[in-house]
Amino acid sequence: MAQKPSIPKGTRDFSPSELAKRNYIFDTIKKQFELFGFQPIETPSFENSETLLGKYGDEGDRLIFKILNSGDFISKVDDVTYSSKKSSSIAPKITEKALRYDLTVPFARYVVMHQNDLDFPFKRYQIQPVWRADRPQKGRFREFYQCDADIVGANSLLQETELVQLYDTVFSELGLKGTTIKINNRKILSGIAEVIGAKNLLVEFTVALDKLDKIGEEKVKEEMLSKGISEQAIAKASPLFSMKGSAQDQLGQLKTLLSNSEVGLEGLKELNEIITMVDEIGLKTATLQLDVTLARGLNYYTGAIFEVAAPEGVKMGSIGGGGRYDDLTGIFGLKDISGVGISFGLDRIYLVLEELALFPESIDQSLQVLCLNFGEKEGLEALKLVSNLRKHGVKADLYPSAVKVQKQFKYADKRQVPFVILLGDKEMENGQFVIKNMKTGGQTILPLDVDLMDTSIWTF
RNA sequence: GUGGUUGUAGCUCAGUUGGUUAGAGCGCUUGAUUGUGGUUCAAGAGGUCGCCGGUUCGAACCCGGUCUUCCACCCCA
Repeated sequence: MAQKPSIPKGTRDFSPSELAKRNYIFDTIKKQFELFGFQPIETPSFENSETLLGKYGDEGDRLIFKILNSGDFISKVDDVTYSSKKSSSIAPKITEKALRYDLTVPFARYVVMHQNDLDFPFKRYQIQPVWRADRPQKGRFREFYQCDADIVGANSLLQETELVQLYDTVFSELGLKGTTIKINNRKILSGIAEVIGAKNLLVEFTVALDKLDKIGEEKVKEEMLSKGISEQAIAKASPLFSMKGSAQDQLGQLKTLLSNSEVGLEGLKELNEIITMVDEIGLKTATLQLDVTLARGLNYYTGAIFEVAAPEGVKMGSIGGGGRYDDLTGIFGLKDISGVGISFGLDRIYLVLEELALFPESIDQSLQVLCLNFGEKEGLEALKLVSNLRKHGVKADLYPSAVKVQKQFKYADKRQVPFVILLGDKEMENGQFVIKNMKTGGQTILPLDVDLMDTSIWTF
């Protein structure tokens, strides 16, 4: 019995037209990555569980897709564990592999494994799908692409500056004007936690603070209280809730707040340097904005933190994010290697470009010339023409069978082919062919030996 | 993982307190038009009403479950 076909929740098929648009984004990003000196690598779609687990927090672990072992895996679970019926105890015994959750951790693993072959500083880019067992929503899928660029083995803040520039360049190239690159520094957040006496609750503090623009000051304070942060601590941190104005103003305010925190002041200094450098270089269409509430969930960040927001008016989660992580490779045994990187969320960028109608019009043009088929002899002659066009880099095709001309024209129309060539027996006798412009409806007769690359024959 | 929402023709959607044969627009096929598409006209094809079960004389409609969609949380690109 035929079953109704379906695909898993949170996954998608891509049509030729969708893929053309996706590839346009990929190509733009890739081009800039390479212009900025990054080299591509790829890693397997699945890793050993131990490589991934514990790197993204408890919440992250829950969202990792685990792969069931092969063979008779149940029989290898001891009776006590099995009868406990606890997924958390049984899972490690029946799954040893998991699907890639992001590109950063596999990259860290890659750097450690290949440390002797790499030339540091190593700049790599990676464009591959990742998988998360999340509940799908708008702009949230279970399978989606990340486009990452990271630099390892370079401590200079020039890297951060360059990455801001990279964001700006890519979004400008895509015609997406008015993006906001938010920047913060983990050390500032640590400093604040230290100053207010909530050093051991740093993660809780930042996670709550991160929600400020979404749920408001009151709710944030409530959440902090419920997480065990004292009233006095929250009161001390209160200048954060109303921090406004230019980057320099904010930096000034923070300087007062953090005057007793060494880490905090260091974070301020870093932030100031980056902002000054970006200022000096200038951005094309993006705005760099200091946002002290920007935290980001991943706790491996230690320095700068980035997040990119779509232009105002577009309802979409962040379309990119990144930051500096001083000790990511430390987990895998390689100390004192600093990394900094950014990520582009391909699928969300797609949705934003679609919403703002920013894809180039010609992107759907999969075929530039279609040659109609009038029979065996004529078809062969037409194929010669088509071959000649292809040789010159023109996307050309011959309709495969000599069906009714009307049907062939309809096909050309649907494929949005701008030019149609007619080569029937009449034309063959005279050594000519007819070329028709599908947009204007005009057509003209040309000799078969005309120079097809002479652009003047394509304008009528 | 929590709470809600959605599913009817290829697509977008109607469908009366549960009652004969489930509709529209667009699209598709064919013809008007044996060498001219995008316009027009005519005809036609296409649906286990997401799936499983229950209530009922009778279910697209009511109830339960399940899958899917979208949304708010959690978290995140």
